[in-house]
Amino acid sequence: MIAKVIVDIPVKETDRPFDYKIPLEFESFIQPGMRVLVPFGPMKRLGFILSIEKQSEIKNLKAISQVIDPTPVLTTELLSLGKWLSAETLCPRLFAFSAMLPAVLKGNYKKIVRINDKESLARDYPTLLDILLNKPEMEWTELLKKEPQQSDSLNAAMKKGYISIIQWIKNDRRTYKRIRYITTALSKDELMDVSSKLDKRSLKQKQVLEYFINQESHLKVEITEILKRLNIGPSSIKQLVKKGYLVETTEEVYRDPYADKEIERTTSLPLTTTQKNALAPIQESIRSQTHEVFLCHGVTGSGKTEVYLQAIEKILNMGKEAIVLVPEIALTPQMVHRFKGRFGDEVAVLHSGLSQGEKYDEWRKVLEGTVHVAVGARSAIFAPFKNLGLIVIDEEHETSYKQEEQPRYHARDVAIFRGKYHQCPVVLGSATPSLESYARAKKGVYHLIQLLERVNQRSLPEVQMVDMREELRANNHSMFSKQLFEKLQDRLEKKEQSVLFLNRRGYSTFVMCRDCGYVVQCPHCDISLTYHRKQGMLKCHYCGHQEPYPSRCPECMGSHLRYFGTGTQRVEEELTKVLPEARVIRMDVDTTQRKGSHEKLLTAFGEGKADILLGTQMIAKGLDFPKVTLVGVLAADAMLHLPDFRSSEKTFQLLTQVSGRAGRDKLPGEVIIQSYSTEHYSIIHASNHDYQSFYDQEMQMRYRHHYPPFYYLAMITLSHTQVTKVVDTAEKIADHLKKGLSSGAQILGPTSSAIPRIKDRYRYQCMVKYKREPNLLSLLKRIQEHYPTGTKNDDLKITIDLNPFLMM
DNA sequence: AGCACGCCGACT
DNA sequence: GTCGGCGTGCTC
Repeated sequence: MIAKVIVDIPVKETDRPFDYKIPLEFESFIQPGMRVLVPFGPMKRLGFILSIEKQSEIKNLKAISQVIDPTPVLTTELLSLGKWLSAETLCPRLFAFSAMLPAVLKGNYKKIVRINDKESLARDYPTLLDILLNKPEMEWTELLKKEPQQSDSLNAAMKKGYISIIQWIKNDRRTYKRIRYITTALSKDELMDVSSKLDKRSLKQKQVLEYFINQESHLKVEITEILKRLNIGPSSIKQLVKKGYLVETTEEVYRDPYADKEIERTTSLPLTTTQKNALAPIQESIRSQTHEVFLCHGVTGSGKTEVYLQAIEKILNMGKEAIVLVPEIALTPQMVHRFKGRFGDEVAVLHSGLSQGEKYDEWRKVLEGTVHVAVGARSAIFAPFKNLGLIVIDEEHETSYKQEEQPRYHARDVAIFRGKYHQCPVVLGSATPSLESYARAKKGVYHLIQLLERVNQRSLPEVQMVDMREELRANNHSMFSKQLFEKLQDRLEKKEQSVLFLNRRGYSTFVMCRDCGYVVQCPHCDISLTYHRKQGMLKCHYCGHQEPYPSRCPECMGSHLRYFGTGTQRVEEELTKVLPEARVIRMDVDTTQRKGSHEKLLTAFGEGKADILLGTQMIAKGLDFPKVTLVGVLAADAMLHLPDFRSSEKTFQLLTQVSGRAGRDKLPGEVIIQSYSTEHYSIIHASNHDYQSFYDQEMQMRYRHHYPPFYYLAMITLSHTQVTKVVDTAEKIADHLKKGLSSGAQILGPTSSAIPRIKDRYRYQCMVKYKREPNLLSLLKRIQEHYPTGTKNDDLKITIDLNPFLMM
């Protein structure tokens, strides 16, 4: 028997199956989708079994050395999904597989020193031996770094053969949480007998026996429980176990990140007529087991989630499974509670806040079939269910569903692949659907479902626009307009809460010299440095470079340096100046770095411990605070002028979403949008809650400029340390494209990227706009093969992104 | 990725 | 004349 194996080396040269003999002892249980250890050249590597065959074309096959998994970690479906994904996104198949699995299952390769001849080593290089014995699994390069004075001895010992370097694969980093229990086979009388025979000094042991005598029955007890109860160390129990009076057992458990949270169970809410009408076609698709994509356009507060929940309920009753995707930032405790509350232990939650072990356990619950619903961010789309009945993608327009590294996939495309495979519906939900999806729905490719009224007839908040140019003319130079300031004051008096939203992108705090206009740039990237007040440092957000805030301008040596832009920190400062009595919670990358701090801040705000919540993107989504009656957007047009054809769409989506945060409960909400471009259609339509008009106008723009959804895009980005090399290659590639594609395709560029240099590498890009190019994938693949790209710093790098979301 | 093979420069 | 640089090429 032969196995076709993809070997764990993520370069295109090895991105093909290799054949291996299956040793007799593995034949009975080996299956596709299992990971194996195989010899590859001089090394041993992990690999994924694609298939098992009778024979092979290749002679002199090597044999699989080890089978790692007792059961497959990739289902047949996921194996073929991996093949499709690597073909569609032009990435090695290994990357596709890795994206589907939790991080703990990835191979961990190390080179370590093995001692061959301990005696000689002890004689000739005793200090070296000491070090090696102390740190037996130390990585070889690490060892050289930490013990540079030993490098001579190391080399000499190596030459003499006392030691050698071997490759070490921690092929299984799976960790299991185990609970240790203590129990006893003895009866109470026997225990008392034992206790009386113990040495007088064994007080602690007697205590332990006492504890068991007083137990109701011979139940097993958690060891930590006993230690805590009796306030003793583990040694006395160990003694008793050793003597055979007590028995220790261990049991493997899932780590449950939500174990210590009490979540109240909920039941289905009665649906409004609109909700019922929305649910009906989805249920029909479920019932008839046909694949269909639904676009559920529901305004904020229209009760989309309840529709999802009841569709899932139906799935569970049929014994099937469901995946629910939510954007990472919307994966708030509030959202999780809703699903846990309805389905309890049926739900696995997968998001970046979990530890590696926790993620593995949640994933394992899916694989082992102990849960039937997976709620998670983008990568949860790969949840290894075998009997999928429904996939929901909430906030469908979110750009975080597109992965920006290999494999550059969009969760929506994967969802549709899986939906077709399982013949089940895919539901895309949004208050502000992406133009691509809405256009498809209008064409009838997707089934459009509308939920255009809020439940309980609550009205959408009133939105007021403020032209900041007029504020300037009225001599108001603060970042708060008169209207916003007055309303903030008003809420403060009424003891109601406000949310202030700052879109920091495009508005970071850069440092400029007021004498000569010099802006402090990163020495490695063509981008200005961002000022971090707390540390008094300037940092580059692309390469991590940092330097102290200069006292003089590096250009003209003038001393009039000043930081510009409106970071959240600056808003906070100004807020405390103008409204000193207001209690402010600031939420941005700086204040939410630590695990759990995100949740803590939100809980504090929810409990009314602050009057104003000030934050970036992350506060725009999914928050539901009844006492918030005012939402202020400080700079609505901040990202309108980014070099991205989706900037209007993003602005519209963000404004709509932020506005939805106001007036979630009985109190009516108000929204103030400050902007320098009040006449821009995305801002006007957002303030009128008018998706349709925005869609129509934006579609005209996309049509005129040949952008999606009228055209598809493919972006090729090259980078190299030398400009000439990049430009040359980019031009050659553009030529290839022009020759290989039809006249209907447009090739733009090569031009320098929006950020022309990152980490000392120059960046050029080519964009292809096309409608139908059946040859595009194979042409791009040939280009990829033709221009060797290495991983060393001075190698050329080519990235190909189909349907890019990041235009830089 | 990691290693061998292989073809050109400064040295015992 | 050799040791060693790292440029291609292969790994079932």
